[in-house]
Amino acid sequence: MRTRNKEETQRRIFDAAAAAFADLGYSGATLDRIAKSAGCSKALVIRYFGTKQDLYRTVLNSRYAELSQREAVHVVSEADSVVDLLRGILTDLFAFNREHPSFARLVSWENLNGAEHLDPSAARAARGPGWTRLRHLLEEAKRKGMVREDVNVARLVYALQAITVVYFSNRHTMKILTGFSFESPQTMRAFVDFYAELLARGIATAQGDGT
Amino acid sequence: MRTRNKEETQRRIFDAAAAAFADLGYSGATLDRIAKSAGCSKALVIRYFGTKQDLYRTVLNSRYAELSQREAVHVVSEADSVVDLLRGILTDLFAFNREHPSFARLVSWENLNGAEHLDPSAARAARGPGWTRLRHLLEEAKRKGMVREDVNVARLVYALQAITVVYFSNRHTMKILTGFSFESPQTMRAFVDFYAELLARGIATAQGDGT
DNA sequence: TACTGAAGTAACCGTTCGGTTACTTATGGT
DNA sequence: ACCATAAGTAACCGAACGGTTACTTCAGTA
Repeated sequence: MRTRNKEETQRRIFDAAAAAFADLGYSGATLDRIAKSAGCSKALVIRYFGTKQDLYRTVLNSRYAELSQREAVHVVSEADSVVDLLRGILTDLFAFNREHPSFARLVSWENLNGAEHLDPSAARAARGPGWTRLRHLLEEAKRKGMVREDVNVARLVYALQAITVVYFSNRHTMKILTGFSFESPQTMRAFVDFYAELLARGIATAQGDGT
Repeated sequence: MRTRNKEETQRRIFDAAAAAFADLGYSGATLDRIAKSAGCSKALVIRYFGTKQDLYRTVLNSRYAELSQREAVHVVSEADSVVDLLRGILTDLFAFNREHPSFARLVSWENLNGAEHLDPSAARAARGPGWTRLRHLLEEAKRKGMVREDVNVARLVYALQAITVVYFSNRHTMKILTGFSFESPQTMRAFVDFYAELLARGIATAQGDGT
């Protein structure tokens, strides 16, 4: 038995649970396996995190909370053009997914299960302050006649998320479909730059070019 | 008990299994449930299809075979502008997913499993004739200086697929994130139109506007 | 050093899982 | 009519599931 340390043990359990849920999904992961992987007994897992559903919810929403904190960086960073902000957001989304490979898998599992475990408020928080920054820049650009009127934040965020999500959770089928290699950092960076510019040009009016 | 009919019963079992696996995934679906849904005993399921894994593989391969037979989906023959072709492809992708709701779910599960059951040649066939049409239009537009040089078919197809895939397989999280409703056909059409135009503008040079 | 509260576990419970066995029942050829 | 064969099932099995209970072991402290 290890030296007794509640927080350390809880962290081990949490990490083991996150990995197991990401790997095997909710039904596939088992408390026995999580406990064994965390190096403790199953009873301890339940004592610290409640039922299996509670544990799953904790893992999921914690990851979303991390994501929202990450996006908050953009409050400080002062992108003063739409394309810069888009590239910044995309870069962060990609970086987060790269640092947390299990996140995209959790989201996939969650969607397959109807997102029944996802805490809406926690997930909504992932819109975060970066969105308000985007909204301001967007409306300012609209006022100047640089961005089309039918463009709104939600549609833009959908595109940003779609490009990111598919990159990390559909890479196997996408590799077959497009021939892309999704492994190298260069590919990732080229992706971000290309689609940031594509989106910026895509939402621009004839006068403004989005840059 | 129904009138005895082996093939009919096997078909019922297959359909029940396909639905169950699409709904609940491999671990989530159970033989008991499949048998009950098929209106027969669990022993019969196993007698006709072997183990649970055998049954899963049978369902999966059969579905992909269906898909490869429907490769004509992407044919958009008489579009003579990039934006029309993009809109046509998007429309077809959306229609296909709408007609086969379980397809996106199976693809999600395949990606979670590393696409180990996916037959690459069958999937690649889904590029189909629409892609060569897209490639021709794209290179023609490039020659006229209407489309940027760093744009290629794969990157465009990636965007098209991303917008579609996320719409059908990540709608729960996306609804929370963007507030969109993904149910109504109007929403779907607005999606298609908006992103077709966004992409067309996004890949255009300053001279050409993609239309 | 003896006590105490918290950290941690072994063993168990009822249920359900995938899979098997022994059995019953319908059908078609003679 | 009869019966061999195939269609189909009820009941069961060991294992594993999520979760509980009763118990042990450590660390701080008065």
